[in-house]
Amino acid sequence: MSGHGQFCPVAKAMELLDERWTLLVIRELLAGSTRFNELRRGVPHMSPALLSKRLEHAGLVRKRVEGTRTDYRLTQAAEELRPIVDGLAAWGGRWIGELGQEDFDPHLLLWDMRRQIDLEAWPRRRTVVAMRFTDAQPSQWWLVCREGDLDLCDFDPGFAVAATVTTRLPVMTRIWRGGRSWLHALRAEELRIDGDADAVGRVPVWLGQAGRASVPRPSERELAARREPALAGT
Amino acid sequence: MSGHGQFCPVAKAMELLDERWTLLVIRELLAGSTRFNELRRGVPHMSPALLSKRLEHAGLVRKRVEGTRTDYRLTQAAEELRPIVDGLAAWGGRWIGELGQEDFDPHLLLWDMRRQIDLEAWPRRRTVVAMRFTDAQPSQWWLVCREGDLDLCDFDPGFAVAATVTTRLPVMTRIWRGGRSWLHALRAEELRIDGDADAVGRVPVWLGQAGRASVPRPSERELAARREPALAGT
DNA sequence: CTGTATCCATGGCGATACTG
DNA sequence: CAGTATCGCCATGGATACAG
Repeated sequence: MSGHGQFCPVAKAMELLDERWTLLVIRELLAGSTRFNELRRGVPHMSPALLSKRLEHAGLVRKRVEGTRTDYRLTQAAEELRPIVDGLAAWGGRWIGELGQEDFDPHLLLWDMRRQIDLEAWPRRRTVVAMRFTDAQPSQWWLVCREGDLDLCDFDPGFAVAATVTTRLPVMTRIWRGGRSWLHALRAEELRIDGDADAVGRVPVWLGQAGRASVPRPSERELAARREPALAGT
Repeated sequence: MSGHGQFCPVAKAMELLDERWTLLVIRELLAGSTRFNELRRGVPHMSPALLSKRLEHAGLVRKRVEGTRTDYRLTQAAEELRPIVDGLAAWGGRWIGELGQEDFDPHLLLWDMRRQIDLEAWPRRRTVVAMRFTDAQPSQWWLVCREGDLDLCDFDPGFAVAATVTTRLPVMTRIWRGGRSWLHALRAEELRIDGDADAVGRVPVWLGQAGRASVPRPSERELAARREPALAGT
């Protein structure tokens, strides 16, 4: 039997959602990706065959062929998973602090930054922020803001760079996830920002943190409680 | 690699939660079960070996040995999964209407009813409601309310029965899940209630529906939309 | 760009029996 | 009551190559 043999709605829901990768594909679609290769980029360790299979979930994803192109969109049912995915993100950010070496990936990090960075605070004129990782390849990245759009390059686009962030990939990843603040990292000299005097101070505001990073981490008190049973009668 | 190779908090959360059965065990613990065999009863198709393994998840479950007995409690981290489990229940009840033959189980149904039924509306004196399934074994069950406690028997406890519900197991299951109302089932003669005149009318109130059954089912309009992509720009 | 096809290894999990 | 122990399968999914 592949199911759980239960009428419980949680059981029925998980029969659809507990397969490996499924919820990550949904996360990508919720974030706005619609193309096959766009999805691959968001879930790079998933094989294309498997992605294709996951995209067949009728009732969750609807495929639409437009001439030579194809796009995938969430159905209403899957759209209503948004609060659950957000809840999982908040929970994961709060309680799964530890990242393994295999979780760090400059492509994914920059790709996610490009997608989520809010350009409101950026200057109107073209502005380039470079990022340099001392411990990852590719090590050089350029975020190019122009006319309300943010482009990402892994080659020098040739424009003047307003500021350069130099750090290790895990540091930048933790900052982006919200597990560490720009200020703390700067103070601890885990990170440097060089460039125009006025830009340097604004980089933390420009880049910010992931939208889902705003969940308070557990306090020391709570972290201790994690190792103990929850109090009864909550 | 067993993980997802991503720093995304959803990915990290799912590395813990997407294993088969895990969230159902958590659901049982959230519902108040603490004993190994109590958990087995709530997840009967899971092998004891696997249950034992799932109960080892440090950070989610805390084991406490008290002499010859053992009990399991959720940690604070797992307790904070409650809104997510509730959300999944609501989503599953709303969008996964169809149940397979293998999802029906009189033990699970009555066990869940005994656990969730609210005794507020019941009489103070001892009251017995019998349930008889025409298509499932065991077919006879007795719910015995006495002094604020509800007992469940699969043998005749010998007390006077106030009312007897006779129906097929899928009908009662759907009513309990909220996919069908008592009134509709009675009108369609999918279900009969016999017994004392005053008790008969109150049985639907006494038994009610599962606490998580209160999510409105999708309208016909919504069900149609499920088959179409969600509107853009929601 | 959007997938299919094929092969193969692995380990998760089911089934069953047994123990203190 | 509260688990271990053991065995073996087969489906899941990883890897790679290829195609319309």
